[in-house]
Amino acid sequence: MKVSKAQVRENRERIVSTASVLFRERGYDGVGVADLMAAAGFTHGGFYKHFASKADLMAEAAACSFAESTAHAALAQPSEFIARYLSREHRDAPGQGCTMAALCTDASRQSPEVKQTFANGIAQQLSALASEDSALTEEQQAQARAHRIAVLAQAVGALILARSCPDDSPLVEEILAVCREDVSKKLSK
Amino acid sequence: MKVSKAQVRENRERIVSTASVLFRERGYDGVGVADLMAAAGFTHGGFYKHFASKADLMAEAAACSFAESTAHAALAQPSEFIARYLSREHRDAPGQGCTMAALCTDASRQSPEVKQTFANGIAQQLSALASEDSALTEEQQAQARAHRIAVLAQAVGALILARSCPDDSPLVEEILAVCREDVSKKLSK
DNA sequence: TGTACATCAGTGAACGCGCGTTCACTGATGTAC
DNA sequence: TGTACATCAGTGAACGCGCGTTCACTGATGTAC
Repeated sequence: MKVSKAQVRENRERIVSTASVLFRERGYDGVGVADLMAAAGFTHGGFYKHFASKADLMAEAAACSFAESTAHAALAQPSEFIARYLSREHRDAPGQGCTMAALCTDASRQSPEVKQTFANGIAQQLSALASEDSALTEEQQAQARAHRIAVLAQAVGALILARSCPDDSPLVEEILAVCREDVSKKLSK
Repeated sequence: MKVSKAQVRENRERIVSTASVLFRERGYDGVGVADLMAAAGFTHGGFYKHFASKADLMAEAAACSFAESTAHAALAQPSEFIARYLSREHRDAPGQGCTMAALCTDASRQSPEVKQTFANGIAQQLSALASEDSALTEEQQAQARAHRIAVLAQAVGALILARSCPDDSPLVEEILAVCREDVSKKLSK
């Protein structure tokens, strides 16, 4: 049953991307190695031919989904980004959405290695949100970065608060709408 | 080994308050019924004399810690509240801190019953943050509430982002400091 | 280019372990007379 | 008030189950000649 090198690489990528979705949906503790391998189309035994441990995959899956969403963020206008980020659709589909909102709390209980992946991801995300206006003084750049941090924190916080309420709670729409507007105001300044 | 009614009540309260700390520290999946009962000074078998299930206790423990922090929030000035909320100490001691920051993501993966407890807790917290200025028009009240939602989202988001970074990451202090300042500006407006 | 053999990704059974929950039992408390 | 008995919070062993991880095995791929 040996498999070609190209196939191996492809299979490994499928495991990582499957994991990145399932972890975001159900949390690190909510997805077993066997679940995950089955979802990727394999039996569980082969897992350790690709990864040293489940914790290793957590870090790699996070890095993968951070890279993905960084790419999205860099392409979009800030206002579009926020409208999509604080949408009902995003709240309802954590598996396809922001890694920070889905897994930051889980990550905070993991090893320093996993947490470092999150620090890197946050740093990446902050860079991706930066506009390319290069003619800024140092102070202006610092202000712009502070601004992005504040916006990111508010967006992440709003999303996780909205997710913690029942689907039919009026708070879901209220939190999302209020923060959409508040962040928009902030962005237009 | 039967125990007096007063003792039963006291024991039950000890289990709930122990759980509210441990859940915030390690997450719902990170604390077993046996762990929890041992931490409260009991053997695990007695658990089901007090609660129908672990999920029942999750809801009750959350309600308990929401009530506690609502009391704190109502007493403090907004500026004090934020300084404490976005402090390094709070980041480092989730077990004594905000239930939303510690458990919202965990809650979002739980049953509607648990999530309803969170919706109630968020609503409580928003009320507790309100100042008692009664001479406001309806529109002013709506604005004040929107303002509180935006502040809460940003504070929660900043805290969980800071917690997801390794203890020695410069991002920890940066995120907390930036959002402390940004929220303070918002409050003084 | 053709053949013989080593490699190693994937399989599926098995490992020990801890989980949430159940249960027969204990014995002090609370109640009925 | 005193006695006999039912109650039930707490104990600790046991339940089935799923977890992360290991391992002997398979057989197509990749390599050495």
